[in-house]
Amino acid sequence: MTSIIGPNGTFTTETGVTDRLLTPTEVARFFGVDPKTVTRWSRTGRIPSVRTPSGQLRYRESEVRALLNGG
Amino acid sequence: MTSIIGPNGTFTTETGVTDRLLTPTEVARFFGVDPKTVTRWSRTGRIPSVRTPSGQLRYRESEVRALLNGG
DNA sequence: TCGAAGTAGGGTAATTAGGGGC
DNA sequence: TCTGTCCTAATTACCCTACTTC
Repeated sequence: MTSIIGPNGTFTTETGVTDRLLTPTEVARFFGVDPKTVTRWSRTGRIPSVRTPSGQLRYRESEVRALLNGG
Repeated sequence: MTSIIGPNGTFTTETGVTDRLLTPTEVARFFGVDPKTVTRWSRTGRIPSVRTPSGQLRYRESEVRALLNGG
């Protein structure tokens, strides 16, 4: 998986689509669940996630949308 | 470790590998956090950084990529 | 030289991870 | 099995002002 860090810190994939990272709370609002549930989804592999150097979880907006659309 | 700062903000090592320097905002967007948080990571030693003569922080793209892939 | 944007500090409130129990 | 809630410690976001960069 190749990605490019853009001039503004954006995250660009091979397809040229600019992506951004969402917090657990933001993802929780999308699905109407508790942020803790989103965290559990990460541990069980139900949703892809990225960890900050300190260990907190972030989620790619494109993947969240894909799950919402019947991933 | 000897290195040369290029005209476009590039960073060239002895191995000839060009490494771009990223601003706190760019790194912040890449990890989905506040730029202030990236600055904090520098002080706590979670991410290697380079300081400009005036004291501002910059980060090597290769280091950021390494951290994103699990440090 | 001017204005807009970004950054470094500090201080405080909010969020998160993790475990445990329901 | 899955989820929401309670707890603590750690981490982060947002507020401000002054300085730097473009």
